[in-house]
Amino acid sequence: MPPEDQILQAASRLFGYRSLRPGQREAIQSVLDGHDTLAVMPTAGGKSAIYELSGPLLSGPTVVISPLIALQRDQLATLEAGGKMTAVVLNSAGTARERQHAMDQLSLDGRSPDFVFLAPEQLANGDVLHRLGRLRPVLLAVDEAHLVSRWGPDFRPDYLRIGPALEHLGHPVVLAVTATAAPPVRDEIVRRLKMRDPAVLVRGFSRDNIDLAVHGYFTGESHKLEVLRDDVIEAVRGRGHGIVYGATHHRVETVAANLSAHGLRAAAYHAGLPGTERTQVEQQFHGDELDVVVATIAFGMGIDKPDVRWVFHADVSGSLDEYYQEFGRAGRDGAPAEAVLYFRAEDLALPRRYAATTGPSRAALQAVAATLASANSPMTLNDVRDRSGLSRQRAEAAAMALADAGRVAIDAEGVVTITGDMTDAVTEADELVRTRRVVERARTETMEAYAYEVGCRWRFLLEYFGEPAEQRCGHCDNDRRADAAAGEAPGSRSFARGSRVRHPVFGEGEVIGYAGNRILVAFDQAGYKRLDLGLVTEGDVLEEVR
DNA sequence: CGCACATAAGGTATCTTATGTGCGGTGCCATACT
Repeated sequence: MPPEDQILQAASRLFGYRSLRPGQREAIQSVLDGHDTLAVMPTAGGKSAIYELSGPLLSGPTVVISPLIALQRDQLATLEAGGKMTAVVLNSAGTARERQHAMDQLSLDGRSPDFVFLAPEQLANGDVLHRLGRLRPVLLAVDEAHLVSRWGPDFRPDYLRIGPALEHLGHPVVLAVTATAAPPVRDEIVRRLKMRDPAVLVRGFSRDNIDLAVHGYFTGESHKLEVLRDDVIEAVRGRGHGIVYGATHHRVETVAANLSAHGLRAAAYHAGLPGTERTQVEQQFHGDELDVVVATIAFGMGIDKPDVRWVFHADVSGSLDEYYQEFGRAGRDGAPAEAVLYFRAEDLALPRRYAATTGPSRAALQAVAATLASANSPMTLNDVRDRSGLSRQRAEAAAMALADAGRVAIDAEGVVTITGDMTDAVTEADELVRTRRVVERARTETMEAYAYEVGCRWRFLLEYFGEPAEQRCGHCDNDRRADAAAGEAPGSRSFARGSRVRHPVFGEGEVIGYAGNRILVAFDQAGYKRLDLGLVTEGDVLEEVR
């Protein structure tokens, strides 16, 4: 039997899948051939199917690193629904008894679970690591693998433990899957996960049903929010429900309240809310009981509603990768959808600040280096944390940075050994951290460049992700503007940029430009206004002033 | 990084300009309490 049929048969037998998408099939084949594999698949969906099938076909247990307990639960439920596979989740969510039961499952003689789901933090537990090692997993799957690069260097340093843990697990095949990763991020995933001669499979980033636009002519913050509010109301009435992304808790609360006050079913969502409330919002959104969720980046992973019709960004994302992932939650059903960025240059301050402070501070590096140097023998990360007086997060991030600089080694059990010259270790590590900050800053500039892009936005995006693109997509604001300018009937757009116009209500002003089907005018008295081009020209509302 | 806000200074307006301070996103886990 050809291996491809073998894959399909397993898919059908184990999970009831009728068919596989090409990307899934290739990735599974790559893993079965024994290659470490990085699968970057924005559109295919069913990324989890790749490891769900690969593990059983390799005839052994699979360890899955998954960032959120909620995701682990979902994946467990999917597997158990099939009825053919056994799976265990290992996290801090349940009772001590439940956890003990899960641990016992790992050690049952001859009856290993097919899948073990855990967050990277679990790898810091020696007992867990030991039992995982005894499982002799055939596959280590890292879900949402871009987080290795995104969260590893500071927010969740345990993401950097995955690579060192491999040896302990007996070097299973490594499979990393993610929906977004620009080429530099791919390289970092490969390096951090110690992937050997990896197969990197990248599937199409293009989403033909999503229309892109940037609105960027605002007199100030409040003006931007007014325009956004009006657009949301129009979008809800005309097209359906959507998501507004905002940069801060406060922003999200304000916008949600404003939309509610205008009669929409709107809810705020961010990590500062109680868990019960967050769950409720998720359920209401999925149950079509909300028109709009106004959220920070906390709203994302695991949100898989197919008929989100639009995603509006009240603030810029930290990078184009993040922006792509966020707006990509629109139109998963393939029906027309819309992604609009409401851009003010000032909004870049926040991502820039995050970029400028990412990674451990020099003081933290100093504290950890001093702690290590003062000990006569290797010490564990826990000892480092306690003796340096730093938080677990800071102590670990600093230790990992010293390891990046090649001055210490951290093994799977968290034992830190000095391996290099410590005299300039802090300076060297700090230098690497600073380099990283420069890279992070450059990532914010990709977002900025997208906002200011005057050519085809999809082409810009696709080229950023290293994918060949058509010159024009025909479904972004810039292409539409170019089409309108080239093919317009005489008189349908009679106002050149910079020309003076008069409006019966707003008075005289200057034409700034066009965005989508709107004309943007800076009125001398009334300020910036965006007017519907159709209405303005058909009704002769605007007239040119000579 | 840069905005919003508070306070201080300058010099006599009850008000502008300068300077200082706080603040802002993601989630594991363990531990100590009701």
